[in-house]
Amino acid sequence: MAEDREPRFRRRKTARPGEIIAAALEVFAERGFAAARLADIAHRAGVSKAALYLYFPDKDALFRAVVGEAIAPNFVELRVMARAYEGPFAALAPLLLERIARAATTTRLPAVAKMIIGESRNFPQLARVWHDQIVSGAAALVSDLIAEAQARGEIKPGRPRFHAFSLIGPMLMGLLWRETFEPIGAEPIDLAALARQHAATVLSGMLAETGR
Amino acid sequence: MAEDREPRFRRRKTARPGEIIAAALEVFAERGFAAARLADIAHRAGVSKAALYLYFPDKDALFRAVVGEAIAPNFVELRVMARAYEGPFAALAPLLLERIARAATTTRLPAVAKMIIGESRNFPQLARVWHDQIVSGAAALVSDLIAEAQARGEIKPGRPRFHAFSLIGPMLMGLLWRETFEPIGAEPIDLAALARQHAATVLSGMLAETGR
Amino acid sequence: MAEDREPRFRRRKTARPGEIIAAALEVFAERGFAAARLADIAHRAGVSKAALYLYFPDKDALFRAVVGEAIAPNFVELRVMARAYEGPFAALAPLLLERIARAATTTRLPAVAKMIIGESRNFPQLARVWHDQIVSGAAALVSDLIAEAQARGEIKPGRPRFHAFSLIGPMLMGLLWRETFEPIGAEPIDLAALARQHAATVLSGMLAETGR
Amino acid sequence: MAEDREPRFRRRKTARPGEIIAAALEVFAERGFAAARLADIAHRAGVSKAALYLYFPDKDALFRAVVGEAIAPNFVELRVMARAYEGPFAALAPLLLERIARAATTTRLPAVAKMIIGESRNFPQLARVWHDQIVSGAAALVSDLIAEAQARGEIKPGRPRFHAFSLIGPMLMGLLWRETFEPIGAEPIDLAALARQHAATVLSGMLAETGR
DNA sequence: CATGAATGAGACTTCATTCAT
DNA sequence: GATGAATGAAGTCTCATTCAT
Repeated sequence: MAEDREPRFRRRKTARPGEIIAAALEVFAERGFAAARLADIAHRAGVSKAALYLYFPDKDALFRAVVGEAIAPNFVELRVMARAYEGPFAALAPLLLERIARAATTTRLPAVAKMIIGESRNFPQLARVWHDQIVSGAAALVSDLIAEAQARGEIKPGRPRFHAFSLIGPMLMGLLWRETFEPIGAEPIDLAALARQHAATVLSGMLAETGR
Repeated sequence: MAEDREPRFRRRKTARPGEIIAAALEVFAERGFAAARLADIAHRAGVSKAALYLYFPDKDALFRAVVGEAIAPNFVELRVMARAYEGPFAALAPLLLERIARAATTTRLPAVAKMIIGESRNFPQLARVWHDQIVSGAAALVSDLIAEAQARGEIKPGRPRFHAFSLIGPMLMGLLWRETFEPIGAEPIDLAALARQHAATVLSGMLAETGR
Repeated sequence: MAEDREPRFRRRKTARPGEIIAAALEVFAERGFAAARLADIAHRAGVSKAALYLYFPDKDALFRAVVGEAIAPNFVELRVMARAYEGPFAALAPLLLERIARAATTTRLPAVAKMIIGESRNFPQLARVWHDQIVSGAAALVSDLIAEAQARGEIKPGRPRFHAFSLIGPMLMGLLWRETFEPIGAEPIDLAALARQHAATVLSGMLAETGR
Repeated sequence: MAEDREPRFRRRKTARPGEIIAAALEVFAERGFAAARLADIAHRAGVSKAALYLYFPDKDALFRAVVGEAIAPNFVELRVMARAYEGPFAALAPLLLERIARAATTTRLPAVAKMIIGESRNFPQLARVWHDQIVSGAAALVSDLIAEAQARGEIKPGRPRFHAFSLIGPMLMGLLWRETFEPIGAEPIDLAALARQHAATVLSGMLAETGR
């Protein structure tokens, strides 16, 4: 998605928008939209402030580009993986959660999630894009997987959407915890371990077998 | 919160800080810290910009006051409720989740959660206060309840902290969903229903009895 | 000049304007007119800001009152002393300089001089009052004393006004030095000693007798 | 200082700081630090308020720059001149005083002196710089010249520092008089004439030969 | 293509001054 | 007479955005 600058002059200018987006992602993630300064972004990208305007008409557009470029790929990948899977839900769920845990560590997913949550009110159109293209897609994907598992008799009845929340919510919480409290010195969360334990819990329940 | 009509011209100073905090909560929740304008807060509180400075030394202090005043009470209440409870964890858990669902509807808890998540990087000291006084307290409370239930043999082994994430995470996700996507027209989430279904799921698991 | 409040209610209110002027003198002397805050003055005088307006219509008037009240008396006294003197100029001059040195130590004369110098451009009418009522009076007094001494043959020819500068200038310089540089730790000036040495110098000259 | 016409629109950045400092000197000299408005300075320099911040981080820094740039050169020149001089003190003194008189007419020295005096309390670090780099240097220079003359037997005993006050004080007084009272219509002082008469007076004394 | 320089608009904050009590 | 409370006006400073080069 960075292959959109025509290379008429053969420099490495092609990389510029990507570098700017990467820099902007960092700054927006650190400060939020309003508090982020274009000067910082330009400095971090190694270009002048004015150069930003060669690629993006204004700050809003840059923010939109950041959110779009930085995240969508993750979900595309997720979808492909999930759809390619053949096998019982009980085996897929741990894989899904572990994938989220890995994405949280290797990508800026947590930072972007924070940005979406924090700035959605100031960027309704952005929240809409996100909802329509990413979140509702992901939610629908998981819900569908669950509904299909229900149809196969693997999973108890219940609204698939809520089941999706039961499955994903703890990972989201872990990832926001990491983003919010670890920078101030709070004890870190081992997201991979959380993924493993939660997968077991959400599939089989917390209650001990005793009373059953 | 605003159930008083102005006597004539000036009001009694006692109510002012509360009115200002209420107005500030709304504006900060809508725009985030940096994008919030003191002029808006003042206007919404029915006072001049300068009047804000009679009660709070600067914008930071006002933000801190908002977070502190608006939320802590909820958690105090929660703790009292949980500690007073006598009975099996399987009965307490639904009560807890339902309480969170209710708080999410009747208070500004979701808005404040969003603010904390969005502004923590710019207000490390605020994040610290939140962590130390509210979040880690709440997390410890739930973890302790779970650990005690494990000691009684009611709950399976596993790290109590992760079990707490399994329990609470979906509610947090639902509450952020409401705050983030409902304003743009996404389908609403029935948090009370989510609380009920998730309580059942997290206690007994999603897997159908079949395969056991 | 402080006897202008009618004492209809017999409290010690009569002292108020004087207390305010004293407080204002300190604050104006420390900060200059523009940087002085009425809040500080009120606080130092032990009254509310609003109370200031019971005695002075605005900040300008208070400043004028400070300058008028605080200084004029010194000069009146000086004039009386000088005019009462009978004897040669060579004996009067040391007395005059020593009197200035003492006033610089026991009164806020240096501070007020600094204020006049610093704020005259912003208060032309004040500079005018000062010039007309105080400075030109004092200058004329000294000039006259010198002219009379010249008429008696005690002092060399030369413009009396310039002789007055030769006589007074070093004391002014010493007093401004004290006000300006001693607060930052510069070596202090012994004004009394300066007065003695300068009196001798200005009367008999710096040159050694050798070449005469 | 402004001998360049704008080429078309933007100017060459090199000249800007100097133009701004010149404008700031005027405004600070007229109003004092606190009462000076950045808007006035910007307007007088022919730039926007924001442009000021391209060259100086804040108002304080601009003030410091003004004081530093506007004055130090004068003293450097003075020192060179005095040190280069070979000859009796009785011949040097009139040259020194005349030089001060000329500087008072051709430079903004009096205005800056007024600023230093008026704002030293609010800018202790500025007063310190001034004292350490300019004033104490100049005072030491004159004191040293005097001490050397004393060693050669040209000048009477007495503390050189006080002799320096006797020498310089009247010129300072004249220069402050000009700055303070001439704007309001007081009779002007002829500083060159003052320099001449005072040189004679301070060297040979005011007393007529009669009584000796 | 790229940028240094510049700015208009607007934000936070301060403070002299007023007013109902 | 006195004040706590309030505010309008203004000032400093910031920053997204533009433009000539």
